[in-house]
Amino acid sequence: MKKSEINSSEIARLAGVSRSTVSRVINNYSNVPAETRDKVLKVIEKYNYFPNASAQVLAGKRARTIGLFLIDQGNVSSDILTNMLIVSVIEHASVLDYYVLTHIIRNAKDTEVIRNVREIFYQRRIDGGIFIGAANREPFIEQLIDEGFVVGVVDQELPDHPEPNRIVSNFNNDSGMKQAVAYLAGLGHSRIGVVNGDMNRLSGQTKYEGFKTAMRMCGLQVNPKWVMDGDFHETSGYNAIQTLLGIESELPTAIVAANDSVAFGAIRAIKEHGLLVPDDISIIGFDDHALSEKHHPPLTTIRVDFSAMLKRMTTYLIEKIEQKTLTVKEITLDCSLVVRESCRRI
Amino acid sequence: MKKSEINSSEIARLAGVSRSTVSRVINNYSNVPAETRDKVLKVIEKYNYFPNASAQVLAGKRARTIGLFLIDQGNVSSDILTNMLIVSVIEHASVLDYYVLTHIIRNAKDTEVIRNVREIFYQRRIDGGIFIGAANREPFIEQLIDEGFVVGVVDQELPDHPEPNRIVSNFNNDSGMKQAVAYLAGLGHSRIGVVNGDMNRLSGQTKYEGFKTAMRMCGLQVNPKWVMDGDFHETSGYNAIQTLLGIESELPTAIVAANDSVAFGAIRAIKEHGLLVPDDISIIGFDDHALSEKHHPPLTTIRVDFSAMLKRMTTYLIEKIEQKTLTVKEITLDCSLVVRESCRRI
DNA sequence: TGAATTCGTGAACGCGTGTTTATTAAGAGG
DNA sequence: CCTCTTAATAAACACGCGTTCACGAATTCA
Repeated sequence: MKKSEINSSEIARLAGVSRSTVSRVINNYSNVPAETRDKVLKVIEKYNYFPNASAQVLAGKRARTIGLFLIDQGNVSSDILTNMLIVSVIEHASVLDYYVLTHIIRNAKDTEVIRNVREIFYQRRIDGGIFIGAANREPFIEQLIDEGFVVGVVDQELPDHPEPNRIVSNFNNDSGMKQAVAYLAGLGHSRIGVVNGDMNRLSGQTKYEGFKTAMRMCGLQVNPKWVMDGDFHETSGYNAIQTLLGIESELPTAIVAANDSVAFGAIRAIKEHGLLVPDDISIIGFDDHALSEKHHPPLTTIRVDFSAMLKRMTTYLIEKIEQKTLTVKEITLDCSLVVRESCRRI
Repeated sequence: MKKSEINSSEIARLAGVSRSTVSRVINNYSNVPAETRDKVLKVIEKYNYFPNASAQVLAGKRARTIGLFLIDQGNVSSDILTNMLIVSVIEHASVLDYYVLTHIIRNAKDTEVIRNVREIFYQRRIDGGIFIGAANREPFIEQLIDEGFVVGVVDQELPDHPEPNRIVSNFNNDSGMKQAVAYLAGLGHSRIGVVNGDMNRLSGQTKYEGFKTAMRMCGLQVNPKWVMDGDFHETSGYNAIQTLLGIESELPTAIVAANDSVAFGAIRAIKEHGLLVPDDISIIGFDDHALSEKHHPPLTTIRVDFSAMLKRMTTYLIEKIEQKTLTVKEITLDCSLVVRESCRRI
């Protein structure tokens, strides 16, 4: 029932060399002759020896572990997108022989959160961290960066004086919104509403800004009554449209949703009011959520490649940890229109 | 740019005590008077000191980390269900103050896989591991258990002489299949086909066995022509039905799919042949996949609570690691019928 | 008051490995 | 044949912390 307790001293003894030599073999030192190396490797192989990671880290080696922090706003366990991101990070870290320690940060008080996160950085000696779902310019992330940790953040803006150990990645929401509005305008829509995302998040802000710019570029007016609050969750889309349909007599012919979840909620509300999508109201989403294709009606949306983003983020982060990439990095990915069946010509 | 390098000796010096006392404070020894404890804690707080986990583990403490191993059969990154499981494990481990090191095992040669996994266990990065998606009685998992590691496995059978450090969890697929077949029989179906899952997996086997038993109990014949191979992936469901519709003149009126993904594939094939679900053929799935409710038509299925399963698995695993639960554990969860719109009365 | 016990704490050792320094053996050059 | 250099490897130290052991002080008991 006991795990094998073999260590490098034992290997050294069995191979008839000193422990230093074993260490040199393991760490590929050049000054150990092939014969000795083979002899040691044979013993290592035979006894299934693996160096103790804790001892290696303690002795100064890198932990080869990054932290993945998901800021939970009550949707982590249910949000498919978030889950995809985890796998993406793990997969690409694994390619570079790094481990991923995933952590979910719940709605805790700020001091609590930062203590928690810093504990992980300091205590577990992770080499860097990726944060997903944080509010823009989240103070505790700024603080970590100030303390010298290598950090990657999705959906944040790069500050004026960027520290060299920060990577920021975003989608070109501006372009995405332009594609969405231009598509709707092309279908003949001029009465276009919007359900916003969480305005504490950078993407919430840029999407709304992009929407307004796009409307202007298409020569359309933004009707303030059709600008609705949301928070990226399904329920907020549902509530926004419920309110709209309950109060307003003048309705938009098309609605842009800050993401697909919000669009699903909006469609649910529309259906409940006995209206049809796209017959009565057209809806366009954002993200190309895994559900969107199977959804009824299949959702027209702006596709965004989270997997590609996280791949690049993970790769750059690890390169930064290993000091290969010293320049400041900012990742921006494009979006593309995916036409399905939730918008119709008017 | 340097991270704070404070250690317990420094804390001891600053607090005017010995390092042993600092350690005793941190580990809540009872024999340190409140006054001394407060003095030390104050310094710890002031300097944001966190004990180095590597040193702690090396000195004999538990790593408080479990491994989560996902056996990838080409679908990990796309399969929503798998992703949900990750979050479930992380969340419940976190409640018990454990970290999760997630690892994806790709279709590698056996020797490669086992080396990889054993490396993680032996390097003492983790105290135990959970395996998801493995073939039944996977040899390398058996070997790990033999070597004394604490292991939890989803979708496996408990061997005759169960080692005390293994936990196995399954759904009552037998009961699930009975509910599915009985429901279809109740709607008047007697010509019922089945698309199987991966027969290397325990659930593939038990579902098919359950199907046959259920048919017998309902007094129905199993037509071998309507027993189709699958592997739990969407494509296999699509291919199975393509073949069926292409070759057979005599068709079933209802089909039981080994899981919802297979059902989606089956429905796609049926639609492509110009037939309708449930008008021409009824389909019932298994799992209650996140997509199923939004799917068109909304999928009638057997619901299974993976999140609850992984919660129990994670909790028991950690209890076993901490020697609180010494008896052999076997977890079995029930399934329930969810009626939507993919089956009709005949 | 002296002996026995308890309490508090510092010194010392061990955990397993990486790396620096010292030592020995072998080889080269004169 | 002797000295100088180089190659190979062993010995020693450091990493930060948990824990045992021992010792002195404070307390209790007789």
